Parts: sequence; structure tokens; C-alpha cells
Amino acid sequence: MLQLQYIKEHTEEIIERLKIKNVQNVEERIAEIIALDEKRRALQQKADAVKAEQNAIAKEIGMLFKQGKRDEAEAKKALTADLKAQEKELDEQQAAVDADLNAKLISLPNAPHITVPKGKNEADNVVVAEFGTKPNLPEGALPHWELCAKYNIVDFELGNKITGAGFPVYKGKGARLQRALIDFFLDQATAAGYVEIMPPLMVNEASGLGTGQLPDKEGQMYAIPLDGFYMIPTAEVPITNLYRNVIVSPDQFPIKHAGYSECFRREAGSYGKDVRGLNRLHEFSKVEIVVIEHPDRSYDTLEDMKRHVGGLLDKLGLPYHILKLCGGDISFTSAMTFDFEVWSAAQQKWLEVSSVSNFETFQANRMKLRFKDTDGKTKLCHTLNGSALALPRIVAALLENFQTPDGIIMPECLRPYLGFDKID
RNA sequence: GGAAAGAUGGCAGAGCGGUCGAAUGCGGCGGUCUUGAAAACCGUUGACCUGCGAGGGUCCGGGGGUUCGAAUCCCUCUCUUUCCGCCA
Repeated sequence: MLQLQYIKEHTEEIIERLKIKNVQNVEERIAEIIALDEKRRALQQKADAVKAEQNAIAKEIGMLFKQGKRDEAEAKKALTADLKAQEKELDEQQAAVDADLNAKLISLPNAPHITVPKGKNEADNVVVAEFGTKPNLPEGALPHWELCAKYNIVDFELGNKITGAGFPVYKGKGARLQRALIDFFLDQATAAGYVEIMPPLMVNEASGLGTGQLPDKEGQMYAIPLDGFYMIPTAEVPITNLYRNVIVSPDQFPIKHAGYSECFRREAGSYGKDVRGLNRLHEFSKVEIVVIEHPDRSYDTLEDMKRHVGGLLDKLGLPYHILKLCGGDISFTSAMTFDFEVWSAAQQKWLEVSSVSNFETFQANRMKLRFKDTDGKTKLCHTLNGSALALPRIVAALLENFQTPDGIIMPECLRPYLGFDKID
């Protein structure tokens, strides 16, 4: 959530930035928050005064008992009855205002960076860079789902049988390709200074709240109500939450982690042609990179992360472009997001394979992830993350783009991991 | 699944219901000494809310209760550890 203090000190700026995200009634919502804060502080001051008085009396009684003045002590006890009633009343009022204020703050999305383009939806995203050339496919080129069947490498029917739609079974060279991609991505991340994490695939509620999946996107996660756990939708959740309630020292920056995990998403309400084959799954593999950074450097780091992701796609030889997401398409928690889309030649469309975001202090505020600054004050860190990369659509593009009449030619960089150079 | 013990500051570890936000040790930071470093010595060192400030308030796993007063007593939840059982 946004920092109350920042909202108070930069009200106009926050309103302007939230408008980029098309937040309705921003002025009113911000005004309400500021008014509630004032109310809360007034109540606290009153309550604190009452408590201070009670503490003073309790201390006096203690002294009197020590001095053996029992009667005087007993007499003083009566003085607190009224104060206790006042305290209870004030505490209740304050708790109510607090809850209201907190609910309003938490329901407010992150404010986009001032340079984020305005826009309604994905159609208004801006292509900021384009790399590689789209291949000319041979006559009779197939979409990846048909290639999967032809070479018997991904079996969607078997997945349906043992689990359900959206849970494919990888077989033979298809399985090996998954493993190779994960290894390749992790090795590349390690070489770039990211420390590898292998996280749990289930998290508790506090973690879901920390990174912002809860409470607003609850329906997107698979839940295990019996144990109070959620299947992770991305490794971002466990990895970022490693630092929940942590105060780091500035010399640790940047804290860089990479982790492979299976990702579980209910994808409620998304059906149709976009979900064909590997395009959209309920379970998929992904290597995620997460960075915790000093606020002054987080946008430089965002560029570093983009370079890393771009480097992976370069090595794989896939044509891709980078989109700067507009206010209408950017996520609830993000201040700035770049999407990487690869060209899937047989489907003739762009597939999102990575989303790299700076959350500024939005997650850190919920998580209480702070650092001790050189001025001795504790301040909120910035958190960033990105996919590097999500496997299924990479596989789709590899299969489609590199198909030949003799089989699918694997990129050079994967061959040491694969042990073969062609799927046939 | 059964039984027991426990949860205190960055860590370790004390804490008769009344100057306990909390002894002590380690670690961290500053200083003295030193050519430099180590050692030694001295000092300092939790977080949060609130107030211009002086100050006030909250926090000893979470929640509730008893009391004039709770880290200390009671209830409850969660978690951890150990033993047994089961088991990759």
C-alpha cells in the first residue's frame, strides 16, 4: 500500500499519478484518507493523555505500598475507574477509525510512475523496443500444439485425465526441454549475480498479503483451506516474503535472488482461443528474479533486469519486443511495468513471456521491509521482480519458429543442457 | 497421529505482579591507545505511533481476561523444539 506520510506530503502528485491508472474518485478517496488520519491522531492524543494519567496513578500506588501507606494506596484506586472507562471508549473509537483508514489505504492501488503512459487497456501499451526478425515459416508449418502431438513431447489429453485442463504432461524430449530451460535460465541468473532460491510452493496468508495477491486477487490462487495455505502463483511470493519484517542494512543492496518454481493460477474466467495449447495454463514452470533495492537506484535496477531478460531471449534467438504498460494495463501493485513478448510464428501473434516491474515501496510497506539509512532512520526499500523466464510460451515460440520439415532445431545455448540438437 | 517443553531486543540468555523497554554476554557503531591492525579500556546501540519541542503512548509470539499496576497470573490461538509412531 501507499505510504500515508507520502500521500500527506505529496497529495497533488499522488492524485495525478493515480489518475494515470484511471482510479475513480481519486480526490475524494485521498481526502477521506487524510481526514481519517487527522481523526485518528486526535483520538490517539486524547487516549494517550488518559493512559499517561493512569500510569502515573498506578506508579504512585506502587510507591505508597512500598512505604507501607496501605490506606492512602487503597484510596487512590478509586481514581482510575473513570479513566478506565474513558480509555476503553477512546480505544474503541480509535480502533474503528484505524480499521477504516487501513481498509481505504489497502484498497488503493500503487501510484504509477509519472512517466507511465495513460491508457485504457492493453491496446494502449507502448512498444519501446523491438529485437530480432520474424522467421518465414516453411509451407505447412504447424502451431505448437500440433507439433507437440506430432513429436509426442507435450500431452494435453493425459493432463486432462490425471488432473484437468491446463495441466499438461511433458514427455521425452519435451520433458527434457523443460529441465534444460530451467537450468539455462538459472545458470544465466547466477552468472548475473542473482542468488538462487528454491522456495516452498505453498505459502501462508501473511505472505499472500505481503506481496499483494491477497486480499484483492484471492480468486486467482489455489487455496488449501484445511491448512490455511495457498499454492504460489509465482516464486515472487515466497522469495520476496523472505524479507517480510526485515530491516536490512544499506550495504546489502542490491539484494538479488532468482528462483525456479512451478506456478499455479486458477485463471478464472479466461477461456477461448487464447488458452489453446501452451498459451495459458493452470500450472507452469517459471524462473523469477527478485531484487530488493535502495529507493534511489530502483529504476536503474529495473533497466538492469530488462537487459537480463532481453539477453536470455537474444541467446534463444527469439524475436521479441518490449512494451511499456499503460496505466490501464499495469497491475494493482506496480509503479512501472515492462512486458516482453515473443513472436510465435505459426500462431502469428505475440506471447507475453516476461513482466518486469518496480513496485517501489508498495510491497515493502505491506511487508515492513525496511533499511536503516545513513541518517539513522529506517525507511522502506523498493522491491522489483521479473520473469526470467516463463517456460510454456517460450516453448511454444521455440517449437513454432524453429520448425523445419526435418524437425525442430534447438538453439545453440540449450544444446549442452539438452543432450540433443533437434526434436524429431 | 500420541506425549512433553518452550516462544523475551541482531544473536545468546536472565527476569519475586510495582522506576523493566527489560540484567548480562556476544555482535554492531563511536572513541582512547597504536605507524596500522589486533587486544585492552571508555562510551553507545530495538521498533512503532504522536507532539514544533519538552514529552507522552504502544510493543517481551497473536488475541482475550484478572489487577490501581502484567514480560511476570489465567484462558485461548499459532508456531517451534524434543521423544514416540508413520514415512520420501
